[in-house]
Amino acid sequence: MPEPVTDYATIRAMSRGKSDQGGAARDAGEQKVNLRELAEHLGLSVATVSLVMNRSPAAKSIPHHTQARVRAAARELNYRPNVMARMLRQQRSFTVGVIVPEISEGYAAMVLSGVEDHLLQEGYFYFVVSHRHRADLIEEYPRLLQQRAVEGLVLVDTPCPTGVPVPIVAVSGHKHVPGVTNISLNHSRAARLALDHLSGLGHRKIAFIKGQAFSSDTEVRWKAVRAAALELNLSVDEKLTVQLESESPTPQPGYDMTCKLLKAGQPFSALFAFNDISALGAIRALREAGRRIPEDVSVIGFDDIQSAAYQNPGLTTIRQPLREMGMTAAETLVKRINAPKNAEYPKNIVAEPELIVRGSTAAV
Amino acid sequence: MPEPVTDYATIRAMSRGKSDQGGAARDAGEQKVNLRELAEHLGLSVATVSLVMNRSPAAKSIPHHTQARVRAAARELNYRPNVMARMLRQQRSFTVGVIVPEISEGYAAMVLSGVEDHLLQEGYFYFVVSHRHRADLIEEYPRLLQQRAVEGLVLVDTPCPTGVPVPIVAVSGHKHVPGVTNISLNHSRAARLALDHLSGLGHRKIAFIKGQAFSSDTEVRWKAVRAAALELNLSVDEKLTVQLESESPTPQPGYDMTCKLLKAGQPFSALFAFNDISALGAIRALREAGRRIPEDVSVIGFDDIQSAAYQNPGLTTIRQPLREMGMTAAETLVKRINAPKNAEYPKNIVAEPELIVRGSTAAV
DNA sequence: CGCCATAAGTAAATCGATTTATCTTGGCCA
DNA sequence: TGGCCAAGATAAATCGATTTACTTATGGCG
Repeated sequence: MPEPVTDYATIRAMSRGKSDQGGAARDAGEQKVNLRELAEHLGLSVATVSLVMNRSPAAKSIPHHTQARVRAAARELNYRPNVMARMLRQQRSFTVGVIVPEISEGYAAMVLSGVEDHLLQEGYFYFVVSHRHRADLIEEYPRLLQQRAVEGLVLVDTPCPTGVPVPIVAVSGHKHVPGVTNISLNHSRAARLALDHLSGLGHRKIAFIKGQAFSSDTEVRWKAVRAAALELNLSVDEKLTVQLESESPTPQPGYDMTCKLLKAGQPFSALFAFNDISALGAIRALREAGRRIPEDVSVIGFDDIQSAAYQNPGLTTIRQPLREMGMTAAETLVKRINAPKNAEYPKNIVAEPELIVRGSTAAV
Repeated sequence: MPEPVTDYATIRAMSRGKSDQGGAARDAGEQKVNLRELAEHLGLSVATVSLVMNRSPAAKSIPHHTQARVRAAARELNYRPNVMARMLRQQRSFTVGVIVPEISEGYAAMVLSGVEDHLLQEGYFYFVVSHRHRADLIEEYPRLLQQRAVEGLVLVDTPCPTGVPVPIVAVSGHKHVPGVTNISLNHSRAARLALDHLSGLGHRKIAFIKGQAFSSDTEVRWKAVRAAALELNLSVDEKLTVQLESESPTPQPGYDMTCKLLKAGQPFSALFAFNDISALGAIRALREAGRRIPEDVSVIGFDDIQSAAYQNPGLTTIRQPLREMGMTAAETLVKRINAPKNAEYPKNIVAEPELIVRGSTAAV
């Protein structure tokens, strides 16, 4: 890669400021009022007030005019129920945990965005943790979150923990694990879309970049690619196949593997990358080797991350509906949380990919 | 923009799977054991066990051998204190809230990554919410988080709420608000770095893309740019200045404004964009107009988001140490949370930018 | 011997809301 | 007049840990 950041003197400069004085000016005026105080103010018991505030069915015997009085006072005194107390009593936290490999990477961030959308609507909040592929963290975080009383877990491209007593929804999970709902892409269709496209453009010699071994999509997708190639009568050449290795979330691994591919010397007119990030690395490697995109080599990526559309040329890719997958994950999780203990639940939900044709692919 | 995603039939396809049976197979064996049960098991009182487990100074009179017995039993029974109960009693949640404009955008995600790093180390978790520039959400989320008992707030490029009784740290905040620590970039230096670079390459006619009005960095940075230009004896031409308008987190606004710039017909040899995202849009617009980068026009961005390094050519930019800023935000917030109520606190912490030279700038 | 200090530990209040079982009052009917 | 019901509300238990203020032995010391 021509411009690794480390080639520059990247001083991690972070001058701690001159802390120009200080002073606690925060008070906000509105000091907390609790249920007891509100009840006293009203001359009622806490029980009554609580029933009214929660619109409990048991409050039906409380006359409308009293209810109105209670609500007015609550508004006036700015009463906010203490979540911690309510959680403790109800044994519910209205919180779920989300485990991702790395939050600053487009894939996870897109899914999170969908998850958030739905969860907040339903009155849930979520904790995010990123394990950065460290085995100990992958092991520890589910426990840690459980201790934090999360009512469910969303896993994004993360192996399933065992022995977690809350519902789990795994985005791009494939293993059938009891208690887990998998949300996965229709990889057969995805592979078919990509290879149909390349094959339709006349490409026969296609190189492949497989995903890292730790990525849960790698194996399934690779199988789908081979099946699709078979159907389309395309050969999958061992010598045109490389596998990502480093766990860096940058295009670097894609760059490295494409260099390796080029060094091998086997000719190819198209390249199908495991994801957009590695496709970017591949494009760079190809350019450095003097190949033009798409005139000499067509490149197709996977995921359709935001920056795919803004490359030069725009990156042709297989889009995963990540935001929607996140929303579905959240929706499914909330449903499962609120379902009776032994209810049935979906084991697998399939999302459909789309081919997004941009400028990085062209006819042979 | 040549390839807006909406030009394609983007079917939001998301087939809900055939829910292949279900069945609650989760049980995990390890049912919860609480303090009382643990104490009973040990033949001790809950008080004793609690003191031991918390390594409270009051436990100094409890002999080592008893302590060991308690801890062994806790491990054996897999005792986990109930956070909700502990929170309620201690009136502490060990949770902070993070408010960002949009989580799926590189800027916020980088900051979050730093925030997470430090917070988890300190035993805190965090809730994230993204307001997507909706005024009602900007207003509501701080309250919502407060109700969730967060002990502090990190704001990322988000206006400060008033009347929040917890410490706040604002990343790229500039207003002096009581109770708030701002973490901001040294914009003077940033502007100076960029203009020095361009000027050093011989550029005199420089176009500028200002940030959206809602971005908290816009004004400060623009002032810094003009000051630096003055020092360097560069003119800032009104006709070469445009301002981003749309709130889309894509390069689209940058593309649009660059088109406008080109239409105006005023010649320029370099362009300084408000951020990397808009720089990408600008590059595309310039290319479509037949200008080569960097031969005809040098482009410099701001932020150094991940994909900046992987553009073609690589994007020259002013790097903000976003991860570090996130870490500092978390560190400062935790310190403030644990400081005595009326303690002093830093009002402003300054981060230092760096010039990252890549291929998008060249001599005239 | 008497008294205090220390060791070892415990009882009970507390955090704030939820919720079930219970209580009082008045009205109505037989 | 007694009995019963409904309306209107409440007392008290509960969730599970923390923490202060106590209790009871035991040993040491003057």
